[in-house]
Amino acid sequence: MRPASVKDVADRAGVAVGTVSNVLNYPDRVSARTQEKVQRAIEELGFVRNDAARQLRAGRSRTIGMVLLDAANPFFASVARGAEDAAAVAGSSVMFASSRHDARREARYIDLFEEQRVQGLLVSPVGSIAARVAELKAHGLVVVLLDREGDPELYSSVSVDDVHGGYLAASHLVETGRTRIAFVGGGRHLQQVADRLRGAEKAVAEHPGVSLEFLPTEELNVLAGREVGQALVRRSRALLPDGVFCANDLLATGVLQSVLLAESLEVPRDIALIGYDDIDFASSAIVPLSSIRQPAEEIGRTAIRLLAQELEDPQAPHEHVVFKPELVVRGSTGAARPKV
Amino acid sequence: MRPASVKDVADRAGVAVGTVSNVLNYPDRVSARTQEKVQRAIEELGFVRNDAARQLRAGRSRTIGMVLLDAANPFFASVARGAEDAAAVAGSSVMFASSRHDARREARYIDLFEEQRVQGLLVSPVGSIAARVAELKAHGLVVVLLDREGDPELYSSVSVDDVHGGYLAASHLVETGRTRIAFVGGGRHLQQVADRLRGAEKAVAEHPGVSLEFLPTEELNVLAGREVGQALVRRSRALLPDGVFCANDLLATGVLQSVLLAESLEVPRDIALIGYDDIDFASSAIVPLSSIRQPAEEIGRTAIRLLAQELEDPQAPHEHVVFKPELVVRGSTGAARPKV
DNA sequence: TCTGCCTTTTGAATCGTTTCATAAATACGT
DNA sequence: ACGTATTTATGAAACGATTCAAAAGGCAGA
Repeated sequence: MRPASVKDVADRAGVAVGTVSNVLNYPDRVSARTQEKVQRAIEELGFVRNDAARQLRAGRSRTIGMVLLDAANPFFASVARGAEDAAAVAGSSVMFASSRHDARREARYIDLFEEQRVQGLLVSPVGSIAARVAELKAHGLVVVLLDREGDPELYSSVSVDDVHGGYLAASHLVETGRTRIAFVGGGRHLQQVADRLRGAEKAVAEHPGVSLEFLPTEELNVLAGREVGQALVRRSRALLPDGVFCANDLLATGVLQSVLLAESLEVPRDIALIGYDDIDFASSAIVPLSSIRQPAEEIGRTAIRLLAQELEDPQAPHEHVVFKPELVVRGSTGAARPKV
Repeated sequence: MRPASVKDVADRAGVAVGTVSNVLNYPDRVSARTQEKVQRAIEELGFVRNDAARQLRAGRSRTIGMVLLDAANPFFASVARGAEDAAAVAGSSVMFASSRHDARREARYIDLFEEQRVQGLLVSPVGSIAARVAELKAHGLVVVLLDREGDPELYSSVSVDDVHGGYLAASHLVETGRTRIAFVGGGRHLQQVADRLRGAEKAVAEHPGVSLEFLPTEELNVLAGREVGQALVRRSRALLPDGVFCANDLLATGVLQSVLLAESLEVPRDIALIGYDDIDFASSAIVPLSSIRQPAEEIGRTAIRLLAQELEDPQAPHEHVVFKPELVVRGSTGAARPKV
């Protein structure tokens, strides 16, 4: 028993299919009496519009696709929420997918979204955006880059100044007296990681006598942080960094867990620790985590705004919004009392 | 300039549309030479299949819809990940939406998914499922309930024994010497909350002299927990509970933040605290959080399995998987050393 | 009653893909 | 070389909603 179609509704109500469609889309073109007949038929048959058919006819879907780097990271969850809210106001809905920092997964989802003929796409790209995203442009899809600036001629973008954020974090460590800094993050090929590291390098370069070490990780989650932490605590005291800057709060959380398990070490006494993103849990970590705050929800909202703008007027020049990150100092870098 | 269609590809390659379709779907029915011609045309035109048209023809989409209670809760993020992985193995993809405990939002997304003619739907329902979800069944949609048992004749379901979980949590508080227990959770109309509370009531009933107080919250997030915590610390010592059981770890995190800010109170000395879900951050809270662990990813995987089963054989009886939750003891209820 | 104008209704055509019965081309055995 | 299998290729029909030109219906004024 296949679902009811407009044809079925029309037959039941004793009207033409066009009339049913009008009831659905332009009620004021239809007399009250007819509307009522049609509505009754719809309810009796449990009719539900077939979105595929609508889309086929319309040429485009009414949804917006969003490819996130990691849905399990509360930072991205916040970005997504901001986008969803903004889109809801504008009457579109957003569908999400998580690439988990995997270029192949990203490509799969982008393909999927393109096949669905989404209105537009918000992407925080994994690696080099050149290949796939450029192709999207060629196909006429509107793309807004999240957390990354691409070719300013091609895409609008919403990003945060990661170099500055890295600079803030490392400067803070140095200013609180740390001289052997370690940067923990997953691979230089990740733009965010590379930028934050670059900022840290800049800060360190301004202070002679301060060293910076790069500790790459496979992933950017709590577990990876825990592993780095375990490696750290096994080091001799002479080789131990006294300040650790993690590319995000998940890593920092993991590092913190490991370091605290080593009974001889204390945070921030022996190691100062700072993360990135300022997720909700940072303030309630065993030792409240200093971090770099980014306006997550606003990033999402802004991305939707730029997308809408570009859909409205495809000729308009691309806009590039860059937010400034902000240092949040808590106990893990030596503040006297936990600041919630 | 509209996107290229199979017709365009066929013209360019000098073959019939049916042949292009065969190249795409049944390559072994097409000679190597023809395949090559068609492939070249596809690349030259940048042809991308129109999913709406495919779906219209097929009658059903190839995706599975999933409506979560709260995408910002790491527990649900894990469930989603489990489902996504399992679906990927089976060759389908999953689209997510977050109802945020709002019945209207839930209804909107369910409608959206039904219009998209998804293969099936995984729903962790907000309130009474009777109305909307029953309608879906009437329309022939396969629905698997997450984290909730509905009418066993109508739906398969994957759930966790929340009553038992609540019982475990409250029993643990009582066994570690607490006598004035408070339960923090958002509204009895939320099934999960109600069940966990019921379990707690059962545990308390077994121990004369132990009291249980219900502290409802508006939401189930960190902020709501913080507010409850602030209200608690303003109480006179006599009215202060000595054991607090929160309906999830987000609430517990918030309560913890507030209590620790009140300099006179300590966890677990003055107040023991236990949460629910055992999210990644529980172990790295200021005071590591005791919690009730649920097999999140496995819940997601199992839901997909049940859905696939039911799609395969719609006549088969509905299956109901109930996982047992597990107590995880850490510092917030008095363990000697933080257990990570 | 007829005319002109406005509102309401009609139904064929369209979107892009897949399917399938049929036709064409090719291979094989004698 | 001929008929029979087998492999390839064809293109009209179908999916379900929307659109739009045209028809029908309603109403006021002459």
